[in-house]
Amino acid sequence: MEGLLKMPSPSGLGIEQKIAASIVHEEYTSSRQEDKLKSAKAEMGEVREENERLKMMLERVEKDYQSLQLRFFDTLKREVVSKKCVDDSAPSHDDTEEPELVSLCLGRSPRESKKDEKTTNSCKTKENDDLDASLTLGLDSKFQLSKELVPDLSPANSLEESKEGETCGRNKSLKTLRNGDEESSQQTPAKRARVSVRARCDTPTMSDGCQWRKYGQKISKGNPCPRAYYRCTVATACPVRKQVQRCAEDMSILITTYEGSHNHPLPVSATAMASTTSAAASMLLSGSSTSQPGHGGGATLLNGLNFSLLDHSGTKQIYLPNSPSPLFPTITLDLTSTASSSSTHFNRLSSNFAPSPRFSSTSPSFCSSEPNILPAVWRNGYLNNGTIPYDKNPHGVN
DNA sequence: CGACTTTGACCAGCGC
DNA sequence: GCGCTGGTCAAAGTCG
Ligand SMILES: [Zn+2]
Repeated sequence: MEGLLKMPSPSGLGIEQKIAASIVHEEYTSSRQEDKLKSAKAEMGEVREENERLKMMLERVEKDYQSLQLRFFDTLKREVVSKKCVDDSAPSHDDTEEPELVSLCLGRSPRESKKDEKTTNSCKTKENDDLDASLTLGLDSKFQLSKELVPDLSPANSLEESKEGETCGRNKSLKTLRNGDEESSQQTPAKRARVSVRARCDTPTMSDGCQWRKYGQKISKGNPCPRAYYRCTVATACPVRKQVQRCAEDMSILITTYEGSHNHPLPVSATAMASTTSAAASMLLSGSSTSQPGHGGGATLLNGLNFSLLDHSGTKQIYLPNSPSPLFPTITLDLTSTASSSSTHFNRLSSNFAPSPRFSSTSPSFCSSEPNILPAVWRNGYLNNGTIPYDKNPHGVN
């Protein structure tokens, strides 16, 4: 398993050198403009410096990644062991029939991390962008890892194959589809794992880099906001679906639930979300989810995020009403407590809802040691604009 | 014109 | 069996 993990090669950083070289080459052809040559050389020097910085940064990220990776697998092992112990000793917890729910809190403390960013990162905005790029590389490679970790996360291919025969008539295709679903949920319930992402977002959906087509909308019980159903349209046979719904308690929070894994190459912008969600799902499926009642499990670092494993008995009050399908194991990524503007919300949540270590500001090691390691899309807990151009009242159907 | 959204209808699962 | 609910389909409408 560990053998599959790879870090991006730093070779990508050579592009800037090439660009700089080509700039210099062009300048040589117009030999009259010596000052241009000088400026180009200066520029090249800057680029080299930046390149060096980026390399160092990448090395640091690589080291971080490796240590996090070790901690991740260590935690996985411990979780599996502890789960076995708990299953043996106390199998009759009253929440045993609830879905496995793991809360993944994205750990960036509001203000402090911003300060850290400024002090530890003397980078300008341009350099931050560059950092984003290098991070994306890393996430990209991690996505591949995640896919290998969870080769069959999705209800996937059988389901989609059956769907291809839709010309046979709706009932038939529906039947085969549902049968496939049933099989996958009964034989390998792991395939039905879902990853739920809670994030502050003003827009109807959040942009995760993928292309989605809306195929349905429902008013769900206990939430005045309609739940929208999307399916990935990057590839025609991609089994990935997502459900988007606003939190009933706080309309500014968007809950996006992903199901399945992409069976096609993803755009770079989509790899962050895909890798993290599938890694989170793999964490859930690998048995690292908690079943220890009363207190949370350990904290796990994944993709540079702190994923805290918590007992679902403390979280179900919050999540179950919004949980799209309580039948399947669901993992929740909470990105709501990261923005500076959300610190008040952070407190409100922890006071309004059932007390849970997930929202406790004293939770240990909830902060990433490298703030910039977060996927760019998730910066500040706010998610970018989605694909939906309309602004409709939430008048659902049915 | 193709891709996408809207929305009423349909289906399965579940509780009573 | 019936009603409720979540999930999905697909025809019609919309948009670029
Ligand atoms: Zn896809």
